[in-house]
Amino acid sequence: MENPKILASKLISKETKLSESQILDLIEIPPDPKLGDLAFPCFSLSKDLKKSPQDIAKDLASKIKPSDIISEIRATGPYINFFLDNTKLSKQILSRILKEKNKYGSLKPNKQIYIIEFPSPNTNKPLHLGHLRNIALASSISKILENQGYTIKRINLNNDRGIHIMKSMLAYDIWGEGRTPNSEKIKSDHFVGDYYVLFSNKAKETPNLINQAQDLLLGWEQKDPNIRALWKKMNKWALDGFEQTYKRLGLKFDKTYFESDTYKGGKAIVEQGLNQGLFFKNEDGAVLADLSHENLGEKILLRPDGTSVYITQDLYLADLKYKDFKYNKSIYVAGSEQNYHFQVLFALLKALQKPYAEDCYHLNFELVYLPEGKMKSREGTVVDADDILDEMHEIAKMEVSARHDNISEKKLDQIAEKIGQAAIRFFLIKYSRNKAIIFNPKEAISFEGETGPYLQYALVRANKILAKQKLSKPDYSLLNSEEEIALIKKLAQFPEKIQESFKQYSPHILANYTIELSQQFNTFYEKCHVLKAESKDLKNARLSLVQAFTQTLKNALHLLNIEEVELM
RNA sequence: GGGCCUGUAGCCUAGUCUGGAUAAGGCGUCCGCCUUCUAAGCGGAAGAUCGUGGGUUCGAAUCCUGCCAGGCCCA
Repeated sequence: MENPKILASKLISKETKLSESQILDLIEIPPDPKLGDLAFPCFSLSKDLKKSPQDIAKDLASKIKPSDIISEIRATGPYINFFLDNTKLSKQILSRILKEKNKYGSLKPNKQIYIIEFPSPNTNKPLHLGHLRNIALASSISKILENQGYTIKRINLNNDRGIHIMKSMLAYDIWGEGRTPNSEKIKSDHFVGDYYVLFSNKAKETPNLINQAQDLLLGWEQKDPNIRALWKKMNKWALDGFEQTYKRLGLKFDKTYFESDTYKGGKAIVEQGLNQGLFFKNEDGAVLADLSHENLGEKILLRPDGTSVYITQDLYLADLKYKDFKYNKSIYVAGSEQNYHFQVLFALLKALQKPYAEDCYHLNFELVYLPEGKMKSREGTVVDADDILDEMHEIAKMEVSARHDNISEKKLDQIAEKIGQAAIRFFLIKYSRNKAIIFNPKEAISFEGETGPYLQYALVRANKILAKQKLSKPDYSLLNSEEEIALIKKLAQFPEKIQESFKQYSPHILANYTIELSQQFNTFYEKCHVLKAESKDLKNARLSLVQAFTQTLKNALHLLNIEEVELM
């Protein structure tokens, strides 16, 4: 059976001068399903034929004969509207979903390797809500890419050196008095972060502390054993803490890089570029790249004293990643504030004629703000990732236990964690990437309406219907109510919605679709009783529809990194 | 000074890439629905000069352009 849109294009093409592909681009979905399933607007033919679009629509609609899955063709004003044969459509879509199961919506493996780098934290403070947006986006994009056939390698870069690290080290050195995360019973990355905040507070009264931190950095670079030992100890605390959070989020990396290993690496690449005449040296001895042809001006790569700047190490790391993975594409997940940085980086890679230069992509997103403004770790005005996860967990736990008794504490915690994470993840994914999120803890996160738990709840209800029911061969022609047909048509959109999300690297398209799908199911659920359907055959047909819905919703939730729960 | 992003009902957003029929969803408000598969749900109502002026087009939330407001980056 043919794709209805292609079939409609063929039929129109026979009666007009337009090619099938031209028509395919013009065909749209009417705003109201009562108007039809597909529509062809006749405005563009109007000039050529010197007739009004209304007359053209009338004329064409009488000439074109319905066939196959297209059951009726009708002119409505300037549009030719196509109606589909619901029985054929239901059969086509539902049997496909039930056959393909968890493959429904996916494409076959294509042998391309994509690497995706995130969330690349600094090791002087715990992960915050901004990192969670980064992780939620990157995790979902990774799943979507895998769904589309790509092999994904997840990598992480720890920014574990630099002045910010020295600040928390210095504060601990002065005021730590041998305390440890264990002795204070604090999660180890939070313990480190507390000293970073302490440093900032003390430095307001004692500006000289900044100089001391600078000295510490010099000592670190000269590999002073005492400084290195402290650095190792505190970095381990930070990294151990991150690891716990990653584990909670089900996050595993194929490879982890450390800035302290790579930060000196770019110098040779720059010098080689200089020798090849790709870069130039100015009067004071600094090495620069001329990127004015890319509208990026001139960029310093090595200072007059020969020390490298921040972007130099990224050149080295790009090379290293290519050696490690021989990727087809390298995706950097980072905030839009770094747009310029990545533009420069990619332009430099191009100037260096790197084979992978065109395959680098900055997957950007706007930051998460608080109602008061930007989150600032050093001032303690942040929403810690662990804290918000705990908070969501507790709220979810209260909600579940209010509805169900006789659940073990263990089960309760398992379910609450899945619901809490669904809420926060969905919240961070549902907006388009270039929209800043103002996070108002009192209002922003809810378990009702367009939320993760709404999706989980729809699945719980559907699963309950299917429990202990046997499916036999359904008669799809019985599914002819408005609600049933609407749900089937929604199910049919799933593959193209994934592809759209993939094309734009934007899970929010899929997130919004999944809400619409669940809304349509809930409408069906209210109007069409399954287990008490008027006849055995109707019940059976509806069971197949519910089965197809749960399959599709599960597939969607997988791509959004939302876990299924057995009860809510 | 230059560049990028954002502006859609009281609030949060989708739709903008690829122009098309009465601008869609959620929160909140109001009215209804639990002796029927879980009410974290469903139905209905009210609520929009699509920031603003101009232009292109048969047709603009969508394309071009001037301006205004907010955010970010570079110098």
